[in-house]
Amino acid sequence: MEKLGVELEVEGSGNEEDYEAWAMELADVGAAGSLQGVHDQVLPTQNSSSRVIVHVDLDCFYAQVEMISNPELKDKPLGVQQKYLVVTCNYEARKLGVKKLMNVRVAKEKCPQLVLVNGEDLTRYREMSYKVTELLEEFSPVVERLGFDENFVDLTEMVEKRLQQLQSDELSAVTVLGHVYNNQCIGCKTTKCLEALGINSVHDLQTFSSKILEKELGISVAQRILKLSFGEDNSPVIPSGPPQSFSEEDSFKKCSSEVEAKKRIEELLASLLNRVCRDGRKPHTVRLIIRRYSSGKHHGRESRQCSIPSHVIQKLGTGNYDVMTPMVDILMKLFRNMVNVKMPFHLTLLSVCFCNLKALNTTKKGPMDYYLTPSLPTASHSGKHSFKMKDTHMEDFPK
DNA sequence: TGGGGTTAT
DNA sequence: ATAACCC
Repeated sequence: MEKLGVELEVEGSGNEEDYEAWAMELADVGAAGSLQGVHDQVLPTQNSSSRVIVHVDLDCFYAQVEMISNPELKDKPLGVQQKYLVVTCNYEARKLGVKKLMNVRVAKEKCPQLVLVNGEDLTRYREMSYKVTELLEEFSPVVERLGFDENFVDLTEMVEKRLQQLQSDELSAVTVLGHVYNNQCIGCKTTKCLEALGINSVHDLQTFSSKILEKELGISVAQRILKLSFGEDNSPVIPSGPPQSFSEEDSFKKCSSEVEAKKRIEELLASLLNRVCRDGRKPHTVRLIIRRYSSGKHHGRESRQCSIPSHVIQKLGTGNYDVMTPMVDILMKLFRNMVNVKMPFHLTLLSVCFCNLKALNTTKKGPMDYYLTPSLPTASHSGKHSFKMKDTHMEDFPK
């Protein structure tokens, strides 16, 4: 059946261990026989194939994290600034007319008392985001992340187990409240496509020739959105697990020299190496991404990637040994591969990405690996007991 | 329009 | 390597 969503409004209380307060709210959801959503639509409980999926959407997430960090901000209109944008803001600010992704100048005009904090460094948001996900994983390991502030939790098993424990007279008293997950927005490009075809409503879509729709959008997207238009979404909740890539980016008005590019790349790289070190896994691929000026396109990004030499990979976890120099070297080669530095250039963004993460310095995948490779912990259940991979084994594998 | 992420082609 | 999608 459909994805069933419950929107949880989660607020920080301003106290020390604030995500514990969130946990209490989440715990209520998990423990209750009924799921209390913000909308009151009764859903069928008889359907044996129905699933119970909770959608947890943290409101103005960055602003909440900032208010928790500094409670003095709590009763003020607060905006989180990245470059010259207010990327999100708290409710006080919204009341006064500030909107998400509003230009800072416009926001200040609307709301001169607006307090701004810089949110370009995502570290604390990322950390809090994973704390929330780890909490949810205590209810069910099947948690899918979407961005930093949304999680889908498949509670089907848990709910079935609880229903089985109930006596039949109690069972008849159980009702499940929630609302049907109903977000249709499709995506920008697809929307444009549909408009061009004269499709402006769900009804238009459902009565449109499916053959032509498949030709225009591709069979995959066409069939998907048609099903969605009937409220049918059988897509599974896919556990996200640890991230598949780490990246850091920086945008700016102008970067036009190789020396400046190198400096910026070094900064991005330094913080990335920290993150990679703390994760414990080893990236086997690096990518450099640029955006050129004038190519006014939103997706005018170009990238070059290469695999990381194995001797550099070894050094990655160990923290100190100079991995910067060889990595900068590699990245600058990628840079010159994309940008002709003998010609004038004008960049507005640089980004470095580590991906193709592997748990250890796995060789091919031989039968011996079973004996040589320490077994990985299965998903840790509690943040308190979470197990961080160490790379102490690296020394056991010379070269 | 930021600073991230994912999957599909 | 890029495009499209999500937040």
